Amino acid sequence: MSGEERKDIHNSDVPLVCQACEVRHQGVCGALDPDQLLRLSKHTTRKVVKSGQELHRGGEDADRCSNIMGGVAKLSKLMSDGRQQIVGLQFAPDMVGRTFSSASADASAVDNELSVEAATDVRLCSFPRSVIEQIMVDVPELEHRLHLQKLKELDEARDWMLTLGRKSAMEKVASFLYLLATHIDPEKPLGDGPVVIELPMKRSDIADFLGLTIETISRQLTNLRKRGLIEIEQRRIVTFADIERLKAAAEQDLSK
Amino acid sequence: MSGEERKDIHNSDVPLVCQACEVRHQGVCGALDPDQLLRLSKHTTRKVVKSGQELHRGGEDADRCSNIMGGVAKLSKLMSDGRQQIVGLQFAPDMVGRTFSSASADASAVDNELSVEAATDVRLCSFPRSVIEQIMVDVPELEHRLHLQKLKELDEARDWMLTLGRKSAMEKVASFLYLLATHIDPEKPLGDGPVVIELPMKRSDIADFLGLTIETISRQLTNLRKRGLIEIEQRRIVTFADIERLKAAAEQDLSK
DNA sequence: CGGCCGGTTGAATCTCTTCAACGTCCGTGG
DNA sequence: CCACGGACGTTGAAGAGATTCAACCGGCCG
Repeated sequence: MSGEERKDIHNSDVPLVCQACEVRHQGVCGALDPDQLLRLSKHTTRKVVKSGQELHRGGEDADRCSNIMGGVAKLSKLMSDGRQQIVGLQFAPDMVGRTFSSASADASAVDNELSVEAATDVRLCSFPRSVIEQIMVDVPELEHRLHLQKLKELDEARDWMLTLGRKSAMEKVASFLYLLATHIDPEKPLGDGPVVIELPMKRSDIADFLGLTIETISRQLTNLRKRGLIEIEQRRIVTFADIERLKAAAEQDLSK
Repeated sequence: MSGEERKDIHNSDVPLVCQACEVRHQGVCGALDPDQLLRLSKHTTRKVVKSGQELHRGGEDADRCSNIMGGVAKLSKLMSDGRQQIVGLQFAPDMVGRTFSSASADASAVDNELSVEAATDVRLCSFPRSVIEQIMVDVPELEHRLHLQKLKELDEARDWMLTLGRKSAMEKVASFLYLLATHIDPEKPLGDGPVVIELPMKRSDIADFLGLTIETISRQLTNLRKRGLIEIEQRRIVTFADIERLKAAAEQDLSK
């Protein structure tokens, strides 16, 4: 078989945009060989979505998917009376966008549409859904990668259900901080030294993520601060001396 | 190509257990041709798990997956101090079991293991995980089906996060009843006549699903009863005169 | 400068939980 | 046959935790 050989020959044909891509081997693109990367990259645009903007604005920009190359995106559900719940955060190198138009065609109880918004400024590599779906038909490994990503999201969603349903306000806030510490910078292996993170969203977003109010978020942050678990600078920069103590606070209410 | 022809020849070779299977064309098995069904069915055992039992008991029975042929299974997460959250219900023809050992090998913040338990008596078609994973390598369509099912579960999980995070106790209970009405009997198209369902679980399970206490469940059920939205017989049989009113109660607090 | 946005803090209120008592169903054993 | 015990469910009263409402602070931009 000359498959191996062919790949080598074409290696130099990796599209320039992809060669420069930091997350190329981590995201779903890791499943693609140079030919397929080229095929995808022909329909690819890079862009930066400013914090607060929707990732895929309605109209011509619907039916697109994107790989996140940097920043944080939030997925949220909105009720008719304005109540909101953030149901997930996405970090690099996740892919966002509805492949296989999941749920939309589905006539079940799933009725609240999901909106995807930039929590921080987000760098994207965006392409039409139809292209990625077509490549998936030819490259099962691509669907497999996407499948694995969705399994991870499902596990995370279920973990968060435990937080939403069964944890106290303080545990929720600690869980949120712990989540960020373990996801924002996927590179760092989280040594036991102090950890510094920048909160990627404002209090109202945190409240919508935790199923609480902004006042409760504020109070619990000062609560954690007074207990010496965290330090806060400029309202957005949070430092943990000991991440294990934070993890403990996320799992049992210290006030008891 | 004689592929079409060959399929026809082998049609009569559909394994007997599969021929008798009510959900054969709906579940993941719908992706398999007779040869593949045979390959899978060689490792297949049918069984009934009594209500309250774990679906895949530890030890020799780990590393198995099952198609649900009837009944309701509950997925739940347990905290070290005993607090519990049910993170999903599975109905026929869903498949349960961890394909690709999702999350377990993953060193991220996902740390609470998922347990799968029969809520009612559950009829299963069970097989080793390794077999289904091997067939998936050969039949991308099988992985595609599983992928779609997981996308549906993800949507349902996120919908439920909205319920857990942002709804009042009464809305939660109404949401639960509405969920059952739309899932327990997947056949019936839900005409606008009265709907009768049997609650597949006891109050403490409902509480763990909704992130409430059993007392609150009880109170809200009587609350809904006194408002004329539901009737309750024998503590388990619930009748809705008008399912649309129930849906409305699930989305806005009537007490306001 | 003035207004607005994001954030913090306090006091009152409300929803849900906790604790406790009681009711019902059902299988077991005297 | 009926008394007993245990699992499950309901109801009431008291209490805790989060929300609501309101005041206030600081930074930023027109």
